[in-house]
Amino acid sequence: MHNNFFSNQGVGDARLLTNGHENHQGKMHGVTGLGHPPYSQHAQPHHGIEPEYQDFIQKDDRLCPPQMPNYMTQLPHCAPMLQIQNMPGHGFQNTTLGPVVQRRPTIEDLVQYLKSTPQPNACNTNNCEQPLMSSPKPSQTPVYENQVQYYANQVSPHQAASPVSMNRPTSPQAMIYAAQGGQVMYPMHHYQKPSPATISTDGSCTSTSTISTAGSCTPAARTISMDASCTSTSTISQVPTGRVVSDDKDKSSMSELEKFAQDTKRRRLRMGFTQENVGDGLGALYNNRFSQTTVCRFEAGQLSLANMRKLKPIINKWLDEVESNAVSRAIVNDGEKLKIYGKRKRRTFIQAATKSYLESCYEQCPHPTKSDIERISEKSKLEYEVIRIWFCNRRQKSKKELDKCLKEKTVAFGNFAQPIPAPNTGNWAMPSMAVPQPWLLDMTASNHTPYMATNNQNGQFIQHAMQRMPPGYYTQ
DNA sequence: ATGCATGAGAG
DNA sequence: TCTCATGCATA
Repeated sequence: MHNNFFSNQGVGDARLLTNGHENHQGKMHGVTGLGHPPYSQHAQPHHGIEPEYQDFIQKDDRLCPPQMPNYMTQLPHCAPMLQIQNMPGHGFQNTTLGPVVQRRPTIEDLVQYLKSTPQPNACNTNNCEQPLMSSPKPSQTPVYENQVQYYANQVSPHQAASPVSMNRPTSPQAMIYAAQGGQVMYPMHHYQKPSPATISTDGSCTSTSTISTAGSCTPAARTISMDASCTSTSTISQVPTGRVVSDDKDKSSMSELEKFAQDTKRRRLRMGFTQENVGDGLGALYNNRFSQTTVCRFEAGQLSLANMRKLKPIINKWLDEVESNAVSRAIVNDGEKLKIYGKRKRRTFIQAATKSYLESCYEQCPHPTKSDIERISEKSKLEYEVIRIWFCNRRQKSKKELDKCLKEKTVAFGNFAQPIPAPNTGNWAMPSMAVPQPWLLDMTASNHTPYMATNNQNGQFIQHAMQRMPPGYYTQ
């Protein structure tokens, strides 16, 4: 919607982050008008929310004014994300409008950012290395796909090692910073050496390492290299099973995978096979059956990167086989007998109205607590488990959207090492910044005082929220 | 093609 | 408990 989504311009105005969000019904909801005074006590109507849910939302509005980013403020259990310390020269600063309330960026934020900002493709040098800059400066450097991806993997507070995200390479702040175009540099020990298997030696990228030492700057600092063409074409000789960590396996970039996926479809159709046939065929030949769903998602590039990488060699092998062997081609359907039918809960039909309500809840808080789910369950007249699963699936959907977005927007992938989260020390250590994660807090607990926004200076505001954090949440 | 559901693995 | 890979059922 706007290119300054995460830019300095307008930062500090948290409202920018919520305007214009469109739900899946195509209706606008939760739009917070810029004309309203900050932290108004008046509940705003929620357009796009069905009448039966209006009072519920409005009631929550009293606790969490709509001017705040709505998904963290409109429910009392969603405590505000506070900006404790600004990133030097960047990030989010206070304005005269009142305390800055910064929420932790979600996958949706990243998606929106990536959609709103064209990212240049760039490999400035022949050896896939970026020049090291002496100080972090915003520039037109591309988003580092694997950093964003890495962040995406870190989004769940339940997956994080600590409930506090420090301002370090993997923090949301660093991600946004990178997304803004800043060169993100970290101490050497933040990088793992790429394993030999990850080194690409294709013609366009002669470098044997994707991490380079920069001579002109602090020796300890290194920069991430990137190059769209610097992707390995190695394939897996062995069919992987189970989870695949994107390491030592197929290193195809998203664009390569997408190309292969489209190719798969072409090859399949040329032989007159259905997606089901492919799945069955994998079962027949390799005792490794997949459903039509999975084949479909593969062809559409709707699986996770790791998942795509995992399936690529298997499917490739099968295609090669059936293309060259009439006998193999003939036994495709034998794989069908490998189908496993278990007793399965009848699929719940969720009404459109309820869905839009759930969407609004998700927008407010993607990780509802137990009591949240109970509440939502009660309100929506759906089982607890149905709600829980719905949120799980919704999160998965978001991740897929992010993957898709990254696929379109970013450059080289996977050929450089992942940042290691800790320790964050040394010359290039990022300043620490405590970032409460609102959905960790169960503000519906009996001993909590309902969150009330204030117009005071941020000190009071922050303290108010900080008091809610368990000991050890804040470090300096 | 996609929504709800399952189960394995990890924290 | 969550995520992730996966699939039945259905739009």
